Amino acid sequence: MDLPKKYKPAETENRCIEAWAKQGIYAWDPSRGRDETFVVDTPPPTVSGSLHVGHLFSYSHQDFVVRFQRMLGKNIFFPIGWDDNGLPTERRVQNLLNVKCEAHLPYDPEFKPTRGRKGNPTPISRKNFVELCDEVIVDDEKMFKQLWTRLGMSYDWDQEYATINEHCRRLSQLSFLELLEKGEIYQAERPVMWDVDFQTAIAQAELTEKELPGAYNFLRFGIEGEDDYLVIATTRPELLGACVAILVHPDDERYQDYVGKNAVTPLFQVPVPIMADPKADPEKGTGVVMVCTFGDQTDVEWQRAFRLPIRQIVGRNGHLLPVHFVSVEAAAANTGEDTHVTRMEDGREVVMTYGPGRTIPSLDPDRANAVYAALEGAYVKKAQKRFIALAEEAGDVIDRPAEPITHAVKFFEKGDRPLEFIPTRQWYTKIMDKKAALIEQGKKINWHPDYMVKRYEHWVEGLNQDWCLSRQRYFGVPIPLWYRIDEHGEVRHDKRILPNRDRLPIDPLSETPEGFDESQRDQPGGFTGEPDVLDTWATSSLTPQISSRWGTDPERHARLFPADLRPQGHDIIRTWAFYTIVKAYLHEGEVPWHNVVLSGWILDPDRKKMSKSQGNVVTPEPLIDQYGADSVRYWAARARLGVDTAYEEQVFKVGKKLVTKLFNASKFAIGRFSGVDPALLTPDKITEESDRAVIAQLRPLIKRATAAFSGYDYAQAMSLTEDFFWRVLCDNYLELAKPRTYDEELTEGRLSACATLRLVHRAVVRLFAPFVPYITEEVWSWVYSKDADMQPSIHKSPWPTEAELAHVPEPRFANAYDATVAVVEAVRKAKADANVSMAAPVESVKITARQDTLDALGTTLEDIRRMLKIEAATLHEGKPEAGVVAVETVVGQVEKK
RNA sequence: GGGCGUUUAGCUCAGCUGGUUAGAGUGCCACGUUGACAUCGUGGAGGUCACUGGUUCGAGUCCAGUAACGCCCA
Repeated sequence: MDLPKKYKPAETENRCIEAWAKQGIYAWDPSRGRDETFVVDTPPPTVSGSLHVGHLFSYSHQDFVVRFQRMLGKNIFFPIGWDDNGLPTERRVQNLLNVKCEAHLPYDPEFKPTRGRKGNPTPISRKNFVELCDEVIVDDEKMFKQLWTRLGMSYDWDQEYATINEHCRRLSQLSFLELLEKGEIYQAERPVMWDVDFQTAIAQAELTEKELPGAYNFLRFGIEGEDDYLVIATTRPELLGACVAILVHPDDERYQDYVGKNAVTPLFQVPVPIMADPKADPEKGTGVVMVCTFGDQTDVEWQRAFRLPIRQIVGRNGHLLPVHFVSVEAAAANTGEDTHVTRMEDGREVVMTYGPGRTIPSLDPDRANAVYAALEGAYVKKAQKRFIALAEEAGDVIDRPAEPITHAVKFFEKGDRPLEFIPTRQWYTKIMDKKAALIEQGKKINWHPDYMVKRYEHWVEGLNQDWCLSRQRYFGVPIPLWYRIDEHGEVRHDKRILPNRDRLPIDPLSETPEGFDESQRDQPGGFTGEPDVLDTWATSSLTPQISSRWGTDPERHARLFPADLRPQGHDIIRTWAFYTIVKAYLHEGEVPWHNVVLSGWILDPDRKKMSKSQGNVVTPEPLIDQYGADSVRYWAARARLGVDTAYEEQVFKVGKKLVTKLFNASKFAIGRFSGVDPALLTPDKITEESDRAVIAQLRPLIKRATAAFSGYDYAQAMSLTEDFFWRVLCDNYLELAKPRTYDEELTEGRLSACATLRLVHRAVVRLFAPFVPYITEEVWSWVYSKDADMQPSIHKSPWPTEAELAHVPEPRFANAYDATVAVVEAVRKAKADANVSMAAPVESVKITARQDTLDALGTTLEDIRRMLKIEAATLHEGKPEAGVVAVETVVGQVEKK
């Protein structure tokens, strides 16, 4: 057999990629039953995000498990998609093409963007913008597909999907309509977490907190009708105009006399009630807190609890809105027009007292309006500076110097500026009423590692709001409905027009509801389209159903849902895992999958998370170029599930070393037996004790690796295999068996060695196959691909079992292997101490050991002798001081160079 | 402040239900190329298993507490 001298990973990779695709070995077979099918629900990567080695890492983990299951004979359903829907794509288009979407602009069919153009972004219509998004993702997806293919991911590319494609839009809309019908989705107008740059609502899962410097400003509030004042501490003095109440702790003796009275805000002179509530922390600031609607989450809660008025002064862009201060009497007279009622999460109805007039009662409206004029239109941060300047100027407002502090400020995870709470109309999915049930669902799933279920449970327990579903964005799945417009031209949000389900997906902004004409759009008596799109998670949470084709192909859905496995990173338990569990529960009362495996993160060498913003990202392609895909996968396989791993390039080198060793050892092993007719190399020919001893070592390896892999512990499976390969096979057995394979005659000993080499090697290569699919496929193709009991591809061949070794008897002495290796090591040490080559001859070896060890050694001594070139080896009964043998070695006379 | 996780050789990490003298790789040192492999082989040095206390005949492993680091939530 003529085998290449050196291993060239790239050549093998290309050849395999082509062959695998041509033979369709990763294709799902729809004709096979559910019980023999292994269904995987992979989270589609965000294609517009930056690619880094972390991707290679966690996606490799899924592939290990899948390849193992495939070798167990399972019919694998392993789809992959691209998450292109949503903000990251919008942002990428904006940056790449320097455009911005302005929804009111008309569509320009001639518009052509230019890459990398400098200057102000070109405003374009929504339709043009979405078209650009659609174009950009095509390239991104191509790149990803190429990368996954090179990495050796065994996806079934026939199942490829993208979260913005027609099928996914249809399913997302179908899900929305079904849950709306079930009463699980509702619309409400109330304060919502709002990103002022993206100008969209966000959900709790997208929230992050940053520790930022701030300051307590101490402001004096007057007491109505008295010559007294209270000092409040606030980090957001610019919101004073929206102050609706003052709160103190009920047990705080300092302030008990004030409760029930009215305070008067400084500068604006607005009377506000002083109330008691245990949530007011006496330790914080002065123990007196002002409630502004809405500065933060507690303001939202207090507003609701005390039915306080809403005074919205922060606009959707984070700049202060125009408001008008009027006399207390005038304000009392016009409550009507500013008031409406909305339903909150807990089912209560709440009076919203703001409206077009935005009027606020003041004891001194002229002064209040003059002060506010200086703030109006400014971004909150700037308004804060101006306010403080005004307060300082006024003289009697600031009680004492500001006190710098560090506090947690809420941000949209993808945002750059702090969130605001803005009352807007949004769609919600009810989850607050299902916490207990959702925790139960989580417990029905096997989490690997199991402690990860705790993270899920804690997340669910900590939920404090329903899932805000709507986003004020462009590139997303449209919320599929319209509203009636009454004869006065008012949009009636309570009069919804739903599309027929067979029309989905629809875009209500460009399509007309049944029974209407396009000319009636936005006209009195006509209709208007819902302008919002769905949260991307509303689509991403459906990946199991997207692949199973829930709602469109019930038969297929029945055989693919729930899935067996969801692999993902532990950082997206609160998003991807959580929302997917929610949807499966809401639709079918089911769990979406039976197992979840959680990968850790890749950290940079300083143990920081790799991220683009930190500038510590390592790009994947050069690594594959340099080390080969198998080496990269080896690196991934070394990390256990759930454990974060520091990036260390050294490990790629180790992986490459393993691949090279696998190549060389395989070439050698196969070379030793390929001269013999394979029909002769049967288990019954394995007659030598050394050979049976190594097979006795292989049995527990197969057992343990299989058990580890079955429990999703691929890292353990590989480590065991690697250890056997290197230590047992290469370091010892190959050397021990080698002399016999060089017998000129086809002796029993040679036959036994050859049969053993074939049996052991054929098993070990398969044990490695899930991890290093290229080199193992290469080696497989040299001989085993033609074996009658195997398959042409190693990846479709059966996983090794102990049953394959059943026809080989156990060695006569259970300690034969250990005793043999003990002698070998001792003699090697003697050679090393004598500074001679391992191939140097040895004059004599005197082995002292207990009788049971000597019995075992008697059966392998000839192999040891030939392996180490020992002239005379003698066995003596005795008790070695340490270990199982004592060896006295006389190394032959060697001439010094 | 609460929860979860981590802490073992210079570095990166294994050590299953407690059981001889705690392992691997890497790095370091020495030696070695006439029958697979110098992108190599062989050998060596290198550890108070974070700390304190407890359970036990016996603890890296189990229990309690402490500390440092990381993540999540207030």
